[in-house]
Amino acid sequence: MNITIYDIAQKCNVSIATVSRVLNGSSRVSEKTRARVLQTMKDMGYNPNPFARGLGLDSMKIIGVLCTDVADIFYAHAVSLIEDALRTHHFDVMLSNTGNDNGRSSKYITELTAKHVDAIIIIGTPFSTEGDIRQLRKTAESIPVITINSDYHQPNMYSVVCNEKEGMRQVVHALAAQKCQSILYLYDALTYSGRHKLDGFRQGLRDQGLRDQTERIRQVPKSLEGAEAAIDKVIAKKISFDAIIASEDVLAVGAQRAALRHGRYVPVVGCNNSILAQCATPTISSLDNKLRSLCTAAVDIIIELMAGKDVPIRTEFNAELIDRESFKR
Amino acid sequence: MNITIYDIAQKCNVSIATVSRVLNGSSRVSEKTRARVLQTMKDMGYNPNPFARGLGLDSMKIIGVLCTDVADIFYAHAVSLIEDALRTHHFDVMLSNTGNDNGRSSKYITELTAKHVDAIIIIGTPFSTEGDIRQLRKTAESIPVITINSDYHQPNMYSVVCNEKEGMRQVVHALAAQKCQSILYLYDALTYSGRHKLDGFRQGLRDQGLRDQTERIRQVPKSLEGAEAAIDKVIAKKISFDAIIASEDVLAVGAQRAALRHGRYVPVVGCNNSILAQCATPTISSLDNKLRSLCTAAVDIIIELMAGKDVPIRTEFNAELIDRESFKR
DNA sequence: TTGTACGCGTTATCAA
DNA sequence: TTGATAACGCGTACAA
Repeated sequence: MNITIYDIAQKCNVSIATVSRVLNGSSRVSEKTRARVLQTMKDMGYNPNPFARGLGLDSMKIIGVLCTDVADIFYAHAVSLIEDALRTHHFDVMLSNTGNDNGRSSKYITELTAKHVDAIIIIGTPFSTEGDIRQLRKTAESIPVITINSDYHQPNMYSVVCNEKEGMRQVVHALAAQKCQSILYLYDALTYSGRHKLDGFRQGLRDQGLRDQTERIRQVPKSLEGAEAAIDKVIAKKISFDAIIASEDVLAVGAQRAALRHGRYVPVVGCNNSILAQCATPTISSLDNKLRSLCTAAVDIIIELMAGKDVPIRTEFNAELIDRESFKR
Repeated sequence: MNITIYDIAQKCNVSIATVSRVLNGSSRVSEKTRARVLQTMKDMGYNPNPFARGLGLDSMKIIGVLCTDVADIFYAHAVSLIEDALRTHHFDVMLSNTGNDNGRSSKYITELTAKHVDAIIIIGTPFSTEGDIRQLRKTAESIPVITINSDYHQPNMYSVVCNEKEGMRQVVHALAAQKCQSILYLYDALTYSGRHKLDGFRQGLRDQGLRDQTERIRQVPKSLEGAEAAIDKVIAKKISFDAIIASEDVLAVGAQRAALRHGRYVPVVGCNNSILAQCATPTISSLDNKLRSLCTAAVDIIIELMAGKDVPIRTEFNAELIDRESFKR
């Protein structure tokens, strides 16, 4: 069995209360006994039992982190950043991967709350159905819920987002400045982020007085093959284009490859600024959604909430276009 | 406050003991009361408090998963696979990212054990110093430690590996069959996996009666730029080569790009079979280390261990070369 | 400054 | 088949 405060107390000829006080620093303990207790704690290799502590405080300093797929390079990066930031505040991360079984995502939330995590960070948009969102709202009643790149507008939920709509608008402007008139737009899903990017794209077209053509906006599976097939199809249909924007780097890579295969050398812009964009030849420009800022902001919100401070219900960052080879014509 | 078994007991006019029995299924309870209890549990929205349960059982059905960097596509994929597998067995994942602060990695283990996780899965080689390994051994005395792609040979530790040495040997053979005689080898670190791959490379050379030339074996930073710089240097030094092997896909991508920039079109082979290899042009062949098998095996070991079964202390899989465009000459 | 005693929600061990 | 009750380890009013 493990060492408990009883063992320490006995060894030091004090009560468990004193040991507990030393443990929590706060209350006044004489310097002499404090030193003695701390020493024997080290000697005996004591560490507090989190279950017992959690039972009383109903907190185990664990944050639930929820996303659709940690294997995805974007989410993985986010999880990594969040974990690092939380660690500095002595919080642990309980990971929950919803996968894509939409409509039943609420069960992951339920499981997480059943574990009594102190707060939940949600990356992306795993929840979309009415039932899921109802469950989410209910969860938010008991613990803070921080969302990254989505916004459910519910009480006790805090949203951290990147203004990708505006970013995408500027991408269109930048392409237009290079005389691109017929921009192909590939996207995989209309999540919060996906919708805003598409909106920004359309807004950009309008700004430039360009027509918003449905045939140049195409939904594709989130994979290299999905994007390649889409480009093949567009070319087969003789739909003209002089630039490609993709809502995900992986799509941009696939699209560029297919275009080059057909001898079409056009500017390609992806999103998320992941390493995939740099692996392609030519390297692909990408709209950076400031993941690091988003993640540290999310963690900061949790820390401040725990400290009883007032925090903004919405925090917004700017996107930034990272210019690479593929951007030139 | 939350619903407890006391509430349920009161509502049903039974004792908490009975409720607890219903909860744990095992003991004999009359069918009538069982049904009644289950019903009221549903009605009142009861779910057991994991702290209290953990306090009694000293287990909260949480597995600690430890790796150097979840942001790395390889580890991210591993974590994802492990999480999925554990979830089906109702275990949760506590994530721990050591980063690269070598020599102090033991503190992550300490923190994890302090949280009383039921077992630890270690991916890769975050531990190398004597102190770290001593700590690891100590941890293994109290809970099972499963390592993926490393082997510390300690009691109560279970090792799951891929035979990348043999795989790499066969890569050399395959290249030799294409008349490649001067193979460049790039690696980033001599972890367990890194050592074995390098050993396999050398073994392959010997098999083929080729010389093992130090100048063609180069350590580089794990990045596109690192690999590119290395190739630039090799070419500047006029070291000849007719093929490139890299211990990581990302290095392979960078190396191929640099080589192509110099007009050198040679076969390139990476490792881990990640999406990076598919993003490059031409697509890069890669030695698949069977990550899925490794991860499910690791989880299976935990499950069987918990069930008191006897499990092998070492489980080994074969690597497999995935052939892509870059393999042809 | 220190000690006593209770509560936290479950599981497990006795009795009944 | 049930019920009463003692752990489990810690935090903390309240008392001294």
